[in-house]
Amino acid sequence: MHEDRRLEVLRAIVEDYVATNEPVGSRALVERHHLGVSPATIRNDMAVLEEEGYIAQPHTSAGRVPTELGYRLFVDRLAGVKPLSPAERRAISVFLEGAVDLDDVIARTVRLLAQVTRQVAVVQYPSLTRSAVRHIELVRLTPSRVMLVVITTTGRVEQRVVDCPAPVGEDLLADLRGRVNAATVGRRLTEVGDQVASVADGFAPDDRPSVLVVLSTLVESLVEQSEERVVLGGTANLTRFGQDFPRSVQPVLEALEEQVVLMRLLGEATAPERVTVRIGHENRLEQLSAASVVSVGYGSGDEVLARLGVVGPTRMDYPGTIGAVLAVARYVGRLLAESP
Amino acid sequence: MHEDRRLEVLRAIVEDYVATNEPVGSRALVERHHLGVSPATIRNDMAVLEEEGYIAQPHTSAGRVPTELGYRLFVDRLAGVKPLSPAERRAISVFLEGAVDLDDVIARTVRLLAQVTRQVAVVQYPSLTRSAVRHIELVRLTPSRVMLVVITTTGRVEQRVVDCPAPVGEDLLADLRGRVNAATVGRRLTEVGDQVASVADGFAPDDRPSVLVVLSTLVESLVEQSEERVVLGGTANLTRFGQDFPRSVQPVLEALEEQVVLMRLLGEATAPERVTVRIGHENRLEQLSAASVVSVGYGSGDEVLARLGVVGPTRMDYPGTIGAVLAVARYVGRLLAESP
DNA sequence: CTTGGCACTCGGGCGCCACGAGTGCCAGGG
DNA sequence: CCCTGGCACTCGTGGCGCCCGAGTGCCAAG
Repeated sequence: MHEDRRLEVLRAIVEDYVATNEPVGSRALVERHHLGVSPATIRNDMAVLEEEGYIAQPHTSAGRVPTELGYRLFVDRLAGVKPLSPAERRAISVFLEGAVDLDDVIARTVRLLAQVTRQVAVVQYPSLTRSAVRHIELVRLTPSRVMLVVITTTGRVEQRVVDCPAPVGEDLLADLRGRVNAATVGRRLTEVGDQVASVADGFAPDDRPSVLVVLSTLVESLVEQSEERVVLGGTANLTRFGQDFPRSVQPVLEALEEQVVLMRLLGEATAPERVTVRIGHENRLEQLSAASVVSVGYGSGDEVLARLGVVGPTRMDYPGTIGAVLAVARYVGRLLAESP
Repeated sequence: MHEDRRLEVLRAIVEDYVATNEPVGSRALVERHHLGVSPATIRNDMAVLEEEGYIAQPHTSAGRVPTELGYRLFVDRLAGVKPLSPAERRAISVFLEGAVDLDDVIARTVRLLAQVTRQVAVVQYPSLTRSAVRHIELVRLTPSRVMLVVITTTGRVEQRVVDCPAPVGEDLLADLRGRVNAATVGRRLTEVGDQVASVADGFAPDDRPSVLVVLSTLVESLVEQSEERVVLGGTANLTRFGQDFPRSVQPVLEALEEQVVLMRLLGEATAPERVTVRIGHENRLEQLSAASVVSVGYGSGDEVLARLGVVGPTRMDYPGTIGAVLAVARYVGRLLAESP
């Protein structure tokens, strides 16, 4: 069967086009890859590939360029995962090792990912809904003002200031602190809502209003804050692809600055180590129809806490990018599992 | 004197060039601004301005363009502060009002500033060195592991995990918590170092090692974390100026992604409400030699806590930008003064 | 000091042409 | 049945030469 050779031709076209950014012709192809046939034969194969929609020619007398369908076939059946070089691995560990807290881990990760892939990196904060309460602290700022600090098992710290209807004494606060912690520590944030509701029962009627305000703020902050945060880095790399984006890079950058867009971009959670690749129009957004997204979940152990990935032009080194994204995700996962 | 008219000509050149992005000639000048003289006269004035270094012509037969010196003179002597429109003011208050915590305030501010000025916005977190300790919390994670949480008067929360050489009991921790808070609450972070040193004296010799580790981590985190954080937004706006940056926007973006660069960019603290404008080579960085930075300090009351500003092409609407930066800084300052 | 006139300079846009890369098709050979 | 060399055709790209117009500097007159 010559099905095999046709796929080989497609692979060669993708690789050459990614490397050179120029339409690739039949002659160049036989020269650079040692397929043992003549240009004319390749031309026939190309004609078939074009008919099937995997490649296209920009102008009548130009070489071929992969279509989105072509890239899709390439990543599904032809591309492997290019492992990182030892130097890159070392760079990852050195760079991430120095992080002091969660914010720092995320900030370093996004810079690292951008640097290694030379593309735009996107990293989502570990999901609060999947993590558990490690400690809840109540601090009296003024007699009727209380600051609420929630510390999670993933090392994230959330804070809120609460205005109480009546002054709150230190004794009451200590009592409340004890009960709230007893009711919540070790529990997942998603289950905490129900647990907290009954805490108010144990208090004197006079204190109820204040207690209720604190508790409701607590629940609200746990629920609301589970709206995930996303950070972005390496946008400078976008400009390297100037002409890869037909309508300039501006709409792409604009889209990337929308938090909501970023969230959707990374996609739904999948099994760990399962890399998702979205090519061109596969991301629903018009502005990103010339871009591809490579993303993967990360977390400690089997649990996927959040996702990270990169955004680049459709014409992208998929094996290399997939390898880098995967490696960084593994490393961050390990780091989060051991540290805080 | 015709000194006056020459300045008027410079103003007109700057305004027209900012508006059109094209070298402005003598004829166009007399048409658009009603200077009551002929093009030939303007040409003479232009010749003088060119000799003095305020304007230049890109090619022999082209109109004039302001030089950095020209912009400098414009900003110093000709430009006022363009007040914002009521709609813009309303937008600012609505947008910032919804913030729930410090991170949120900063994130919203940077987006707002980018949107209003349509340029790249830079906002520095309120300086820790200038703020004071509101509360220090110690949480036992495991028998020998303690989490340290510092809450400052500016609403910032810093956290560290400490590994102690020996198990730490709840009693010891409570004792330590009390003493540390007594020694630090209300004091500026910069003075705290000395105060903390003597806290260890009050403990039993057996406990000393653990106490010392906690205290040293505390001091370290207070000192180290006073290295300020800076956030960036609106980079999409950079691409609007494509040809304003000779060597493409890439080096500019790269420079802006360096935290250290950003820090220096905003410059030293100045009196409140005092806007700093750095034009082209006035920022020391080669990569930003085609950019201007407009920045100002913000804070509560007379105290300047940090700075914010925007980065754009030298060819920039200075009065409008200065107005916007100032307005946002005032608003954020007020917000920080009342809220946490 | 201002003004109109005038000669001069150049950069940018347009049309033209030739080159060359690349293709599709076809007829012949293994 | 598939591969191959040959050949005619297409078209995008780059170089060249040309002209036009905007803008200037200078000068002599008001």
